[in-house]
Amino acid sequence: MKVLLDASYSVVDGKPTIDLFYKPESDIEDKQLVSVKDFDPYFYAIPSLGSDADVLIDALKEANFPQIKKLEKVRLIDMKDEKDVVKVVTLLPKNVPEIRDRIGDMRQCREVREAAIRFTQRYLIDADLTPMKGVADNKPRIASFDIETYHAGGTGEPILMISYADTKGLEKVWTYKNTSELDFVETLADEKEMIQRFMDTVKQQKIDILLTYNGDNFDFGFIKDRCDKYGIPFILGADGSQVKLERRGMDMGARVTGRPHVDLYPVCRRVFNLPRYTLEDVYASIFGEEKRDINVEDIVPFWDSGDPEKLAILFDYSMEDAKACLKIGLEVLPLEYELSQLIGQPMFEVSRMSSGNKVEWLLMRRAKGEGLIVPNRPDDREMRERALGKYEGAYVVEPDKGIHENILVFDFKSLYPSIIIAHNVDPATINCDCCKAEGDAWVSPSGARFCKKKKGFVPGVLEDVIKSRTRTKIELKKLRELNSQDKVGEKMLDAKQLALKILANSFYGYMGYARARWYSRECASAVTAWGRDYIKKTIEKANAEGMKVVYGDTDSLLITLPEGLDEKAVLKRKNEFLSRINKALPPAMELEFEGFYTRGLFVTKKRYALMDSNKKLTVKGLETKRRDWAIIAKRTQEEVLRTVLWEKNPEKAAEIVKATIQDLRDKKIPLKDLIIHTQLTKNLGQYANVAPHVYAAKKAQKRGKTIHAGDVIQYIITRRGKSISEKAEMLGFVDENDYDAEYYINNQLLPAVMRILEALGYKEEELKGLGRQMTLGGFS
DNA sequence: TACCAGAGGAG
DNA sequence: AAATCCTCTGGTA
Repeated sequence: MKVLLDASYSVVDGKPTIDLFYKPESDIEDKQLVSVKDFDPYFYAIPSLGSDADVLIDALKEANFPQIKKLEKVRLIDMKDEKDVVKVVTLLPKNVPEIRDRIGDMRQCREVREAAIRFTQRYLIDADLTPMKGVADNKPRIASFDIETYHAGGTGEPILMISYADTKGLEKVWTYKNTSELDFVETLADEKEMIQRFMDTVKQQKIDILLTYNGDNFDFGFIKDRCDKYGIPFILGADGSQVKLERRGMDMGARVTGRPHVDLYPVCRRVFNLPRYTLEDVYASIFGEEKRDINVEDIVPFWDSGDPEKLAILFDYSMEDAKACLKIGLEVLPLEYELSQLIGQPMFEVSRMSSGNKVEWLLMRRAKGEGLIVPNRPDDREMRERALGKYEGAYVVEPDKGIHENILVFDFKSLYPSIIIAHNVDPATINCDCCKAEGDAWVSPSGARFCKKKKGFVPGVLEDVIKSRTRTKIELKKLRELNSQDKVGEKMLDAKQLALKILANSFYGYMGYARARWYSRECASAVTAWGRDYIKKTIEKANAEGMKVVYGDTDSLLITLPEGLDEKAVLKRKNEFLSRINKALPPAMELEFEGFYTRGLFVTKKRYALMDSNKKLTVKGLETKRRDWAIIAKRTQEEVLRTVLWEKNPEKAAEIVKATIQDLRDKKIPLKDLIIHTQLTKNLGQYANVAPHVYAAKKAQKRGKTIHAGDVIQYIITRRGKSISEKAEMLGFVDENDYDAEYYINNQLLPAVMRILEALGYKEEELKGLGRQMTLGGFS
């Protein structure tokens, strides 16, 4: 089956034309272009209350807009009401923004709808076309590239080399100065020829998907500037078109027509949870091996030296970058393929889409199928008003602090999605006219009423997503049980169920999101109200059965049973509890058994650790899990947790801490274990308080380092300065051993480990006093 | 010492 | 540019 990779439109002979780019089944053929000329742009005009569709049509005819091709009366459903609206068909896509406001302002028109949907995206919905469908059996030809540039602080500096790797096995570094003998390096006459070679190769290799790492904000723009300098077009499009650099909010997006460009940097930021997102960090976290890296400051001197060995290092590094980018792409693309299919939009858009927009595009596509008219996005005033409307969220149980043994963990399976489905929570069916009598509607603890007679649109779509995920998981399980060699098939199914899970979990947040078309604070607040209700009632039942709820958060319950039960009795109690709870729940909802833990330590809400019988440690919220704490504190805290939870040996834990304190004082700890990662969430000038990471970044900026909002600052606390902020220095400006041992002892190590030891009844002085007093023989 | 801004995690 | 709940640090008055 051929795969729809991308869509675009152009105006040919004054007529809008949709171009569809397909990858054919054969790998040796280039893309197929299908042009569609019979689709016209349109939007809807809703008649005023005192008016109707016919009157509005007459008024529109009277107004005689030259842009209008056709006016049609169509019957559609607008939230609760079915009504006649006017479909305004225009000659060209640009006509829509030209006339929508003027029509919306007409006396006979209440408002216009669906007038801010891009023409190509509109077409994919209306034609019911699904990008990336069939990709499991017809793999795209993927290429990645990366550039190295001459950066000595000047402007208009050149590209030194372009590295390239594709799934056909071609690996190249193109340059124009080479004394090395590396076989993958090809030397061109000059920079312009090098760029030309790159563009030609993408075309010759018939590449379907282009990958970069931060290409949106760096590589594409840089190459474009160099092309402009040489007066050559930057052509990469499958239709021979130039790369389009688009503004997307704060950032840029580099669009390549027909060969979707996926920038893996924003994708990885969404998919992985890491302290930093450099190519090297992401590579190491996925593949568990270090990728060769180079000091960026070496690039210019190495290049200028002309030394064969130094140039070879640059080429090697550059080649590794392109290869790593391709390898990461092969890992994360399956999820993007599936999201693209599910949402029904091209990969260029989907790979850059927020979760809110993902849900919205799915809803918009389904709305078309069900004859619904899409609500508008709120204007700024409306949006701000919505954002002010706060509502109550989840319930968190105050933990019974300290150590507990034999902990059973239960949680509600997809709590919020299941509530939305079970109680038909929908912005259109809320407070419906058909369920006014008592007992006719689902009534949430927040007081909102939801229709029992007609399934709502939003819960309907969500139910389909959940059902699809259930089917996918069954398929995946079957495939795995067959012990098949179809690892690609497994990967695609796993990506599919994950894509469906991501989407399902976004529905609740979407309804409470101020920019949402299907916004409903009442719905979002009804969902959390039911959530609190279900968890609290479950806690009551557990207590009534003689079990003790040690902790719980939103949808989970951590309980202990009375002491002295054998394994069989525990199992029996567990199953009885589950079936009793589930019998009382609506069919869409389910309480599940998550697992059994031999021991657990509870510090505060959202901060605890569990240990299972396989010695597997699960930590939540504690410093170990946070990127804004130094490794030395995190690692020691984890060691303490293991020692306390597994070996039940607090004295040994204390010894570990004391040894680490000594190592810090003796300057035996390497700098890399002392780095603190903190993100700059705004520009340096916008901070009210100068926190350590801000101060460190400011100093680094003064010394010539480029700093942006969004950067993750890596810093060390040194001995130079008075306040902690003054002592903070970015990595790269600190020598080994140039750290403030007392800071790391008192503000990093001790707080992290004392959190644990204090929960066991130890005092900080006992640790500092080298433990003579530490006589507790375990814990009780 | 009390309070605030800011960050990052849980679910 | 999905929601709220929650803890904790370092700066500031």
